Amino acid sequence: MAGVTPKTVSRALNDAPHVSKAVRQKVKETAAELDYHPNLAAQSLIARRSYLIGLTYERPSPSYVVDLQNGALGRLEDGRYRLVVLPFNHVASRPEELGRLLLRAGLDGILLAPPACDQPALLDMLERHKLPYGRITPHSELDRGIVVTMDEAAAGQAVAAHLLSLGHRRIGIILGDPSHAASLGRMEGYRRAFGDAGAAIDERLVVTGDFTYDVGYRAARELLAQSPRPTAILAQNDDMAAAAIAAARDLGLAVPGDLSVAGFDNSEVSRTAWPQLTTVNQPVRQMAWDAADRLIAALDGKSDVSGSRRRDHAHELLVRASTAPPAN
Amino acid sequence: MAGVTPKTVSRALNDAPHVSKAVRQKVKETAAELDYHPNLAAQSLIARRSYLIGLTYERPSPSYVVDLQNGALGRLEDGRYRLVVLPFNHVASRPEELGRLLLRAGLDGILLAPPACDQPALLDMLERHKLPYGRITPHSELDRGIVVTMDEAAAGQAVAAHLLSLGHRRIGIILGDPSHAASLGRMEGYRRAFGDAGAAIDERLVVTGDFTYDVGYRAARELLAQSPRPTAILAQNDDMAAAAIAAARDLGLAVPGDLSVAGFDNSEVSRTAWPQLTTVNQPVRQMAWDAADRLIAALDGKSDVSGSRRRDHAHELLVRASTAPPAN
DNA sequence: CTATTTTATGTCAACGTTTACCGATTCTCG
DNA sequence: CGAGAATCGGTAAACGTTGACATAAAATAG
Repeated sequence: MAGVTPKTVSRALNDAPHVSKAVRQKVKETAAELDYHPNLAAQSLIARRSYLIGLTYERPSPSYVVDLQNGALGRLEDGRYRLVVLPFNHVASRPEELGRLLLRAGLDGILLAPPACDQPALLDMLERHKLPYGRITPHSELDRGIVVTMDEAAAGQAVAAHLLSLGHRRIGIILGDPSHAASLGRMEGYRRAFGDAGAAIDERLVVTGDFTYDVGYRAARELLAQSPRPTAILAQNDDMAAAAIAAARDLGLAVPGDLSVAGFDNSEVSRTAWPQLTTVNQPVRQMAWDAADRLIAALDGKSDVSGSRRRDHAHELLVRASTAPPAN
Repeated sequence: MAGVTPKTVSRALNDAPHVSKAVRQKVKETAAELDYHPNLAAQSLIARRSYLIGLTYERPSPSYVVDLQNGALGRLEDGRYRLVVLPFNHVASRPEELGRLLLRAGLDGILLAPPACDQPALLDMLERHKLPYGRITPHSELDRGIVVTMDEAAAGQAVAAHLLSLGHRRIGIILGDPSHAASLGRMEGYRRAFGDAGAAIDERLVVTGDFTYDVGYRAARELLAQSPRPTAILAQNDDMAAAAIAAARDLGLAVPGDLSVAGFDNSEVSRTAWPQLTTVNQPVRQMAWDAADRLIAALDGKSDVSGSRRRDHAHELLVRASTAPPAN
């Protein structure tokens, strides 16, 4: 920028006062021409901000991850903030390690998906270092930080009630990773639905998976090997439900004729599977958007304006082709 | 850090000389205790590095995106570099806009997935601003930047040859988004296979999709409405192949009995679909890892050591349950 | 046409680190 | 024990930007 001090350039580009129209115009033109952009490191240094938002999650299904990212990115679209992805496995066993990773990453704020959002040790650490965080569908300590939730129990109750209302009573349940709070909440909802229907959960028909297809397949095989065989399977996510369908098919069972299967999440698999899965829509995208929105509001000092810190999003039961009344 | 100059702290933590063992030890202990980390903005400012790597792609299937990310993240695991995700739609129509976005993001380097990796205008811009880039499976200008490829044509040839060898001749083809170079390369492979088999591609049986399930479904319906009906469908990715299966089913056609379907990518859908899809494995994770590896080597000034700039990864034909000889 | 305000431009310092350099202390060896 | 080398600690400057403040120029008022 010839003949102009950096200060003036700064003022011109930032639409600060005390710059003549002519100079501002010229500076902007020249900047555009040279594709000049102020050095972010220098801006960060002085503003004490990195304009980086982190997103942490733990090897869940691709569609969940992408929804999460796209939701957050949708809010960041103006380009002022950037999204850094920080997947991390086995948080439960080493929360401080994730904490150090996050602190070292130089973020302005962090979005925590399950199960990281439910690690008190991690939250302690973030608070100690004054790193703002948003929690997406946490299960415990709902008064800490920015919280965006869906009522997992209500959703679980809805899908279980659907199977019960069709007449199923011998219902196998494939749990997700027990360290994910969602797993507990959904199970809680199942229990309520059974209670409401005057039915009881047979603990022998409850097996633990980890939200993955492969483990879900083995769990389904285990359930279907029992006698009397369950007439329906409630899987805690769609990947495991798809696996249950595959297991049924490999045993020569028709879905939903011989076995009804319900999933959870309304992920892509639930639509590409055959028959299409009855599932529950979890508005992941919207929740991630909302969490990012409120995190940024907090970073910009507008948190008080936006009101309460917690926000609930509604679930939606999607009855599709994988569930029907039991055969007998 | 009481009683010690910042300089000494810096030296101690960076294992630089001129610090006594005692002081270094003490500094390190105190730093660990306070979870102190050097300010990244300040380090970036002086080092003229942000330690941020960008990853750009365009709304492809979730599993592709996640493989891409995980591949790159696998290489970044030491935590020195961080990954910023920058999805961008319709690059073809506005490459300079993406260029500006990338330049403004303050990255040290950028990984480009299709179709961004094939935009000469974008590459020009990045080179003009000396922003190093790695290209994952580009189709054109293979001598620019760091290039990681799979021979799409060879892979396309393999899957087409498979159908031809089963005896299919009326083969419908569902193309992907024509702006993705992969689409062209795969088609080229199909042509070669047809040529080798002494067969001809019937252009009326070639329809254009965009790699998405929904458009794939409509394309499949269009193909299956023709008479004589094709006995097989080659879809350029698994999502569209899954859609083709659904379309066949909705018309009462058995797969693979009445219609064989082959996909591309070995994505999650290809395994959760039923019947499981015959497809081609594209080692996305490894390619992303490799691209990140070589990009970082270049950033660290070690690019000459690693040798050639281009690298090919092998495809793998996965014959599963969705293909069989034609009925008649 | 001067006094006063408004507007435009420039200077200095600061953000937190690292590099380059310098002085002081301790060590080594003749 | 003294000369040189190695080690340790510190100071000044720089990275590129912006905020606080000062000064110069232009516009306005009296």
